[in-house]
Amino acid sequence: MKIATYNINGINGRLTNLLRWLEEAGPDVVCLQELKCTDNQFPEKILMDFGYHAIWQGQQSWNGVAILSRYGEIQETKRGLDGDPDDTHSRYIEAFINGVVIGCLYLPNGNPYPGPKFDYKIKWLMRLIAHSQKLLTFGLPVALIGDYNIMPTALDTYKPEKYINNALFRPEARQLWEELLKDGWTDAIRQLYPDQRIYTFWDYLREAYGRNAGLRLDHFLLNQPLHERLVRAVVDADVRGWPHSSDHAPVWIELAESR
DNA sequence: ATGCCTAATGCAATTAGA
Repeated sequence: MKIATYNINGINGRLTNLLRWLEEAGPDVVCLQELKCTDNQFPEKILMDFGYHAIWQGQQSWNGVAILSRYGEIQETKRGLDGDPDDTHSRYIEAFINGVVIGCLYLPNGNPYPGPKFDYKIKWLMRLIAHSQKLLTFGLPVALIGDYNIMPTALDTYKPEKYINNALFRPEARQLWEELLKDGWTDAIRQLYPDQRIYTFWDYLREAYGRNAGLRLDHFLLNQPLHERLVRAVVDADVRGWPHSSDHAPVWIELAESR
């Protein structure tokens, strides 16, 4: 089972890239973030023609998350996180697919720090943790996948000193990430590559991709039953070099089928 | 401190991204 995450940065503006990558990579499940489209604008038909069922939570101009699946109709289990009835951002959608609970998330960026956006990020992360603890009690395989907008350690950025006061690298966010790991979640990429510099995002500015001035922001957190099935983890970094690419690259993991 | 780039909105310039 091949599960991917891809911050597409505008699904309609980059549909050609998305379809090309879907054909070349052939993932079974895809978590998408930053759709930047309303529910009506989501390209459901085209994706169906390419063999993918979809569920999505759109929003005008910003945010927006979706899950694509080649396993047929998708059983949605949740949309949005509990804990803030005034939260209007489309950032979380969850489904039960092929025996796995898959949460697709787009964590708030949180810049500038300090400020209300950073406070929103931290609160959102605490709401995610509360929900993740509930998921752990079910005894099912669970993956929390998406753009976390967190660099967990100095290994996850080309220049840590530049990011000291950046919301992506602030201790407040990284400590909450550590709390997730303490609860029993495994960072799939770091599990397989503990010492390597691996990036999933390269800024559009100053030829960041050409200089490999990247950040690791897109993560797979796996609970114990799923962690045992982890076979591979790959960043399709070349996709970031395609014309009109998103500033993120697709990332995917391969899971052994359950016995 | 700002621009460098890109998208959406909407048709100029702003907001947001990370």
